[in-house]
Amino acid sequence: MSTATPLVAIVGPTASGKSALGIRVAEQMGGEVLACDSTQVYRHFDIGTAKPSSEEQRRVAHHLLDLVEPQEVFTAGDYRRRAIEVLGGLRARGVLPVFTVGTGLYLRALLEGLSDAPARSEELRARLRKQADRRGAVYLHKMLLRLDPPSAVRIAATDLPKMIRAIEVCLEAGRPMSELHRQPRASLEGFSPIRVGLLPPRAALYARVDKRVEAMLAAGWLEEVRGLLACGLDPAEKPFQFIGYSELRAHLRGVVELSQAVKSIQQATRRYAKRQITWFKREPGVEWFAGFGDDPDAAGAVLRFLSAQLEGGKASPAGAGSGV
RNA sequence: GCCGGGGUAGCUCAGAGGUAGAGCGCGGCCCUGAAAAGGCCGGCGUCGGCGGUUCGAUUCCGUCCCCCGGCA
Repeated sequence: MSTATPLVAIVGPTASGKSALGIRVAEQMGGEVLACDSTQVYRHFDIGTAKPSSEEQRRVAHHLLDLVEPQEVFTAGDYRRRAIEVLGGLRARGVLPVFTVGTGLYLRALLEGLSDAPARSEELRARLRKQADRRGAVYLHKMLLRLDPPSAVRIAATDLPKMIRAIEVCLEAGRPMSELHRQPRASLEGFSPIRVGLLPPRAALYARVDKRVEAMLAAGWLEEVRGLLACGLDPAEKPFQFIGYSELRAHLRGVVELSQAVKSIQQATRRYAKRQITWFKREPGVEWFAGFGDDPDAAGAVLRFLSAQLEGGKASPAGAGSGV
């Protein structure tokens, strides 16, 4: 009812050209870029996470990059809080927020909100993991079946992380997770999202993925990994599990040939892209474009679409809901 | 040319006289605080070609083609 500020979210699989498009949109429409990517929030992990270059960041202001150190845990809830903070600042300055979204969960957490569920408990998780090791994952599934039957039905007995989270919520909250999830969530207020999606043809996307992995290596990715390890960073830290970092670490340990590591990275990236596509297909209200974000035709089409949307929003404040 | 080994899914290969399987790949899907994580589902095939034996052959026999070793 009150005037909602528009917000642009560009979704799409890795290597589809979201960053380039985000910059272009921001430049032409008076915006700034907000990364929505679970890996780019980590400092020092730059090349492998395809973080926008410093040159790109000079062209347009970027937010929500480099938020935490590699030792820190960062969650969807953290993302939501940080993003809302940034959005407040942009709104005050009349700047259009342009999200480049690789991590669908983070976008959903921001726009739709999260349940009022307890945060992680590292101690409890450690204990549950130990029990799973000792007695098998099925043991946890039986526990979940007692605590929260509906969740136990939905979560496979082989899906350890989800079982652990569900048990954690039940125990910490003293109520079944499925019950908490039924409560209404606090969606983002004061903003009306416009979602555009990039969906290049699969074969072209995969070719781009393969090429980009090689380009990252040419840009010094291996040296980046070597440097991080030389700093004394524990190889067990989470960012070392990101695609590529684990494979390159294996290569540096002498376990695999570089060429083999590259193939593994390319394949893992392809699988990741596929999962992203599946997730984004489910995202409501996305206007899809078939090309890459750095392709002039696709970018032009997106820009035309966006200006029509923004104009429409201005022209009809009473709006008729404009078919969200 | 001869002697061996082999030609089965996109790849690596298992199998058996009743019409085919595994891993990987690939595809589809799920997801409410570590999501670049984790999980679920799917065989996608002239069993090298052609003949023969048989109720029935991809499996047995013959022949041809191709690949890999060795000897020439």
